[in-house]
Amino acid sequence: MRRDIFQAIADPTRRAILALLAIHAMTPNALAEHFNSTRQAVSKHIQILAECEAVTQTQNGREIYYHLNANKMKEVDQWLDTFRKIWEDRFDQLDDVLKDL
Amino acid sequence: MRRDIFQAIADPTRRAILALLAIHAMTPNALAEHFNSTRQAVSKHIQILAECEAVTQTQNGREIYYHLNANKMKEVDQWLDTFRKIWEDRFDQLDDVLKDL
DNA sequence: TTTATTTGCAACCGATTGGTTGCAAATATA
DNA sequence: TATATTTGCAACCAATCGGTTGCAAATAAA
Repeated sequence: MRRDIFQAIADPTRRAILALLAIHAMTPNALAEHFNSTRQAVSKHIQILAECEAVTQTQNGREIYYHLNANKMKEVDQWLDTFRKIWEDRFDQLDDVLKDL
Repeated sequence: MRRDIFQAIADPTRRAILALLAIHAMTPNALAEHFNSTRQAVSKHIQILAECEAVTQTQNGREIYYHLNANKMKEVDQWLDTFRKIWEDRFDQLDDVLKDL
């Protein structure tokens, strides 16, 4: 079961979980309240996010707080670099057009 | 069959196709030569990329050239904004630590 | 015209996905 | 101690995924 961040963010529920954890760390129960599916379904999503290190956990008694690992998101950011170069090139081409006006 | 860019980039073969098309437009046959799977498998990936508008096509006789739509990648870039703010905050915190040294 | 090339589409297949229910373990509360 | 809460894990299920082969249509080349 090879997990990577790209597979993790493919699911909209998991992206929503990451967005919620960006605000503050939460327990699985607290997270599950934001969705229509069962706690166990949400827990599965959390597990997938944990497997690819997109979230970390700290235990406090019987409660487990899940934290966003924002650094993992940088992997996606780095992957975008290839395409960012193209945006910039396109922008340069637009400059070429504009300077002749 | 709702397709979005996040589902499209979840597969490593599709990410490789996007990287190849970032260099220059290619036909399905030319793309397929870069992979171990069949042309039809690669064609299916192309179709998924086309459905979410990550690639566009131009026909030239019986050949179809697929082009990267780099603008679509910006959607991922925009999604990252939420987390980029956190990187910056962390960076600010690091600054706070460093200024006391 | 006949033959070869390029492509898309359909059918099929095993593995994975995202969901469910049920249950056991650990911790907190009455 | 007895009960309630929080959580993870396992089993199961229908749908989707990523791959295959086979085939037909369109275009190019002999």
